[in-house]
Amino acid sequence: MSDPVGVAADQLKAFVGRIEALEEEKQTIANDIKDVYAEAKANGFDVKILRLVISARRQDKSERDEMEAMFDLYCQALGMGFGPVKG
Amino acid sequence: MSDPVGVAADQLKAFVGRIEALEEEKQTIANDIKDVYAEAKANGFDVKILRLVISARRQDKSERDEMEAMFDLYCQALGMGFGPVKG
Amino acid sequence: MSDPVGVAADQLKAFVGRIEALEEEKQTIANDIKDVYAEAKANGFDVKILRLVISARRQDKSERDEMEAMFDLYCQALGMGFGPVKG
Amino acid sequence: MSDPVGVAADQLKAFVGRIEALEEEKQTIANDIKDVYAEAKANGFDVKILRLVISARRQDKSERDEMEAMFDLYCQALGMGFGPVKG
DNA sequence: CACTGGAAAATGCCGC
DNA sequence: GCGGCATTTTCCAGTG
Repeated sequence: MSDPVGVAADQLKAFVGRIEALEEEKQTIANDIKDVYAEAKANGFDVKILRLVISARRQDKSERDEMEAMFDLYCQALGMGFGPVKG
Repeated sequence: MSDPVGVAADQLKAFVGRIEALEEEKQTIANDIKDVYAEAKANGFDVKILRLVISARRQDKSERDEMEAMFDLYCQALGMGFGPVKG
Repeated sequence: MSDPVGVAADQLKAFVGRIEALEEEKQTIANDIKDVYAEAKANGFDVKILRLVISARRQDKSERDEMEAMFDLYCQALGMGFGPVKG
Repeated sequence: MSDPVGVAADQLKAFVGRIEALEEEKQTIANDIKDVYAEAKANGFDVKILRLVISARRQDKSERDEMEAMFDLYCQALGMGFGPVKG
C-alpha cells in the first residue's frame, strides 16, 4: 500500500481511530460525572440544586471572562474612539 | 379526500406551511438585526463592542433569572432539608 | 445632553434598544415554531421526521434558487433581457 | 466545623470540586477532538464527511451491542450458561 | 414511557 | 478563503 489512495486510506483510519479513542475517553468521564452525582444523591443532596450550583459557578466564570474581554476591548477602543468620530 | 390518509396529508401540509411561514418571518427579523448592526457600524460604532454590550445585558438578565430559580429552589428545599438529613 | 459624547450615547442606546426589540420578536417567533411542532406532535406526527421534511424542503428551495440565479446569470451573459426573448 | 451543617458544607464542596475537575477534563478532551478534526482538515479531509463516517460507525456499534445483548438474553432464556454449552 | 431540560454537535456568520 | 465564534438545532439523560 504505497499508492496515494492507500496512504489516504491509512491516514483516514488513523484519524478515525484517534477520534474514536478520544470520544471513548470523553464518554468515560461523562459516566464518572454521573456517578459523582449519584453518590451525592445517595448522601442526601438534592441533585437538581447541585446542578444549579455548578452551572451558576460556570456562568460566573464566563461572566468574569466576558468582563475581562470587555475591559480589553475598551482599552483598545481608548484613543481609537468607540463612538462615532465626528470630523 | 375524506379518507384518513388524505386528512393526515392535509394536516401535514398545514403544519409544514405554518412552520415555513414562521421560519421565513424569523429569517426576516434576523436580517433586520444584521441591518441594524450594519447601520450602527456605518455610524461609526464598533460592532464587536456593540455585540459584547448586548450579550452582557442578556447574560445579566439570565443570571437574574437563575438567581430567582435558585431562590425558589432553596425555598422548596427549606424544611425538606437540602443537605444530608442525619437521623 | 448636546455634547458629542451624549449624542453618541443616545445613539448607542437607540441601537441597543432596536436590536433587543428585534431579538425579542425573533424569540417570540421561535417559541411559536416550537408550539406548532408541539401541536403537530399532539396530532400524532413524528416531530423528528417533520423536521427532516422541512429541512429537505429548505435545501430543495435553496437549490432551486441557486439554479434560478445561474439561469439569470447565463441570460445576462448571453445579452438576453430578463423576460422571454421574442425572436 | 464539626457541626452537621459544616460537615454537609464540606461534603458539598467536595462534590462540587470533583465534578468541576471532571468537567474540566472532559472539556480538555473535547478540545483535543476538535484539534484532531482540524488536523484532518489540514490534511485535506472533508470534516463534515468525516463526522458523518464516525457517527455512522457509532450507530453500527450500538446496533451490534444491541444485537449482542439480545443474543445474551436468548442464551439466558434457553438456560444456557454464558460460554459455549458442552453437551 | 413520554416530556422536559440541559449538554453536545452542527451550521452559519463575521473578521482577518 | 479560512478559522473562530455565536447561534441554532439535535440528542440524551433524568423525572414524573
